[in-house]
Amino acid sequence: MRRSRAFIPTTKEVPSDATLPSHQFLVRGGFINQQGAGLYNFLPLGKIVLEKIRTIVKDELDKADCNEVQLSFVTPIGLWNKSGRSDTMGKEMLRIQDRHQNDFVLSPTNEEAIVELVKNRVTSYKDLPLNLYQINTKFRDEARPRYGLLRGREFLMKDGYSFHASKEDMVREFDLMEETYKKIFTRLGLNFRVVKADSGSIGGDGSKEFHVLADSGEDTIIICDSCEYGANVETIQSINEDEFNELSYEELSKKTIDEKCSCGGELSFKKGIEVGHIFQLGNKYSSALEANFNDENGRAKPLEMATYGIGVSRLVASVIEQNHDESGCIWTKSTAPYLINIMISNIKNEAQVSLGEELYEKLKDLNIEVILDDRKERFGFKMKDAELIGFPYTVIIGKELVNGEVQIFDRKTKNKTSVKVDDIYTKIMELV
RNA sequence: CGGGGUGUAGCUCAGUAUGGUUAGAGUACCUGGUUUGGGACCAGGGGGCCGAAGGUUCGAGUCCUUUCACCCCGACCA
Repeated sequence: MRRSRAFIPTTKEVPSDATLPSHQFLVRGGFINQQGAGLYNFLPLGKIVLEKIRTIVKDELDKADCNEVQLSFVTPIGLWNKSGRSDTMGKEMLRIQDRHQNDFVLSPTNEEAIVELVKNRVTSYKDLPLNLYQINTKFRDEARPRYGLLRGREFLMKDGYSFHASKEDMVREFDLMEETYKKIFTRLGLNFRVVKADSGSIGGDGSKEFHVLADSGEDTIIICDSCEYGANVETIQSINEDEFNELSYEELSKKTIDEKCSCGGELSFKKGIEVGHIFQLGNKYSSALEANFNDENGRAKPLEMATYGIGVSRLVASVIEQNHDESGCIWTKSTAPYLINIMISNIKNEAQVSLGEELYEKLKDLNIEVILDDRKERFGFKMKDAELIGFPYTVIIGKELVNGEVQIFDRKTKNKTSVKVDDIYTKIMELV
């Protein structure tokens, strides 16, 4: 992409209604803009990041034999009456009427719909196990949407559902999904923890949350410094939750818990953003909606189920909450909208232009995600812009070209490395 | 859903206590020129039903009523 042809409306001014770094930088960098309370448009850069995350999620799920589907976003109210959630979820479900005054709901989640889908289609133990998922828009009419993409009303979420002939097999799949989620968040380049969550009436290890560690996280979690143990403070009855909610991130990090972890390590508190949740459902919905299968003896049993969620649009903001500085976004390699930004320092300098164009064409041919900053702007303006947006690397073609050199600017470290013009390609190939 | 606050240029905001020329600034944008390694400078220019509706008045951004929207704190939640 040529920057001169791109729609990337960046601004120097901070939008008045944005309080978190991710919200401010995503708006200032031209990734998103607000359409209404909890409603966001994704502009070209935001859309690219969203799609990159979606692709990684899909790739890992498909490798684990999950089947992608797409359920209708608008659902008849009858679906929700059967499970009782039209009452229990209350006003969080946005209800609409069609021209015949029939009531509908914009899907906040899809347990009912997915059970209706497999009911009477999955009828034998031979059809099991089965794991279906979708990456689709959800709508939850939050009492108070806030924090930009972290708590919108309309958001992109991956929701998955697995069906099994036995609890043992459901637990096996649950564990597989935990491993799959770890692969996903690792590929995204995130520092995260898996924690025990409040599993409500199910109990046991029936519910686990995946938290991206970040100052602005809404949840307080306890983690061990030497093993993988983690828990949401909501699950620990001896902890005074209110006390920890008032502490800053730094104060919280220093505070350790009196008891040691069972592995002997130190336990400490961190703030986390919940980006994933896996939950053993059992037969709650399959019983309510009478979704049965026949076992080896020909007896009808309700399907054993588990459900799995990943907040895809929330992840866009989470990457920035965890990776930013005073200048703007610092995307991880796998989430960056473009990996290489080629900056022509002075567009009136023919030598700079021709080298920039040549490099741009060559990298495009190699399928490297590259953008060429060919705008008629000054050096400082383009640098600030590149830092705000957060391209991992910017190749600066500028005043050192007369000495046969260009610089490679590393967004994360802000270091500039001089490279001989002849060595640019090999150097870039080392980076990507 | 309780409490608080804000709606004026694309954006950030003055102006409203005490009604009175043609509604302002910065920034962004357009034109010309000078610049070209950290959001540069000079000159000129365009851009507004002052959130909406009703009312009071000779006259309303400003006063009254109604309404809508958005933000913050709390409760709730991926």
